[in-house]
Amino acid sequence: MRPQGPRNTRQRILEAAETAFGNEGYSGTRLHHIAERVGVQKASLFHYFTSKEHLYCAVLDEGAGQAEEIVKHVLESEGEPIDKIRALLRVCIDMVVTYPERTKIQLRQSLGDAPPGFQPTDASERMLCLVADLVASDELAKSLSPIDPFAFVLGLMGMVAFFFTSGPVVAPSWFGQQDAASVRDRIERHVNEVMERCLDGQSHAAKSSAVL
Amino acid sequence: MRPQGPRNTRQRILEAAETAFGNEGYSGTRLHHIAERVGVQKASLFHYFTSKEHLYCAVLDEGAGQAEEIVKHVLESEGEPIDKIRALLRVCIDMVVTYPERTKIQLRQSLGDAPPGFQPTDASERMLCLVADLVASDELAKSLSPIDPFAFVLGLMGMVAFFFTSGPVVAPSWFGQQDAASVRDRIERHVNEVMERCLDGQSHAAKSSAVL
DNA sequence: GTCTATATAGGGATAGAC
DNA sequence: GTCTATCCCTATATAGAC
Repeated sequence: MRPQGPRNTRQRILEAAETAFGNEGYSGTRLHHIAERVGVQKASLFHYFTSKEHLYCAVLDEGAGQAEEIVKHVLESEGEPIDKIRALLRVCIDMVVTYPERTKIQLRQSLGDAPPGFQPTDASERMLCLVADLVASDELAKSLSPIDPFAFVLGLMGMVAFFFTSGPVVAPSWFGQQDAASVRDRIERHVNEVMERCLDGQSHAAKSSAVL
Repeated sequence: MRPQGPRNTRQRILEAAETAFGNEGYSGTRLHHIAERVGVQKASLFHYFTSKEHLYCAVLDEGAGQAEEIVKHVLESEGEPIDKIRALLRVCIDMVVTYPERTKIQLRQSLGDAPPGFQPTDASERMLCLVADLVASDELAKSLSPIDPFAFVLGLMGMVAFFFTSGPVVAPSWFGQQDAASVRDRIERHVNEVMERCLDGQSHAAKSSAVL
């Protein structure tokens, strides 16, 4: 999935930066480390990017572009809405598993981790809306009953991101001594099950309101 | 809910630090800012805490202690398991809403944001296990069918944390021009509904496996 | 396009007066 | 217990040779 073959220095810097920003955060990332990993001197980075902030933004753009492409591809494909939803969950998990650091960057950013003068785009929100619109389409809306389509999408996405990035740290024993493939499989099955139960569950408003 | 009344300097430093570490991350936090917010000089912080790392750990301990207390209180109360689960979800949301920065710190930490030599405790995992054990109790296990109790708890927790901390940044328009109370209400209803549908949904293994 | 060397700033931490 | 002043290190960024 990840692009292979010989990459130019710029590309290798971008990849090293993605790893660093994801694992260390924006402030925690040292350009020195990025240069080290690429195998060049720190000063060389400034030949490709004018500043740390510029590098950060370039990493972000790269990721956002790919994500948008993939989601649109699914949305524009042939098929029933319900199948598209299932496919979207799958590609979402694919993205998170293939680019864990990228996911971490996005999570960090949503916690406020970004360069001082950084302006977040509404690209991710527009994508969320597209998916939410699909969920709200006639057929699905019936089975969803009173669940807010947008909250449904946002919540599942958050759950997926949390499982793969935070999960291993919060609950190492559960993820434990297993290979990445079977961990992914377990999580994927679980999230799928949650989604399906949400999708064709009847309203439990009676129970829910009894709780309040 | 938040302790009121006159607080000593130490306490005010801890609170300011919690805010800073949550919003800026460990590396992004400047001791200068914390001192500023408290209204003392930077050097004064070192009278109470020997280092930035020490301060960070103190903030963490404070939060972990309170959380453990609250969860244990619910677990040891009288009542049906199902009602305890509902109560736990409620207190979890309470915690996140009351101490958003504390939640952010925990999320950040699970992404790898911590002092260089920091050793995470397994306190949160032990708590998760206690709750998962409750979910796995005879009565509940039946209705849960093939859902992994631990994944169930972990996933819901992640969803709640994500909704309140990342949600407003990722999807500002959805949280939009509403007061905090109604936003909380919407999210709480949604997560409750998801939980209920998971709890009494039948297995959809047939459907799920068709997806794979 | 990559290097060495250096400028500049900012932040954590300490010393010591009050 | 709080302050002022300062040390020391590290990190971003620049200059200029090759």
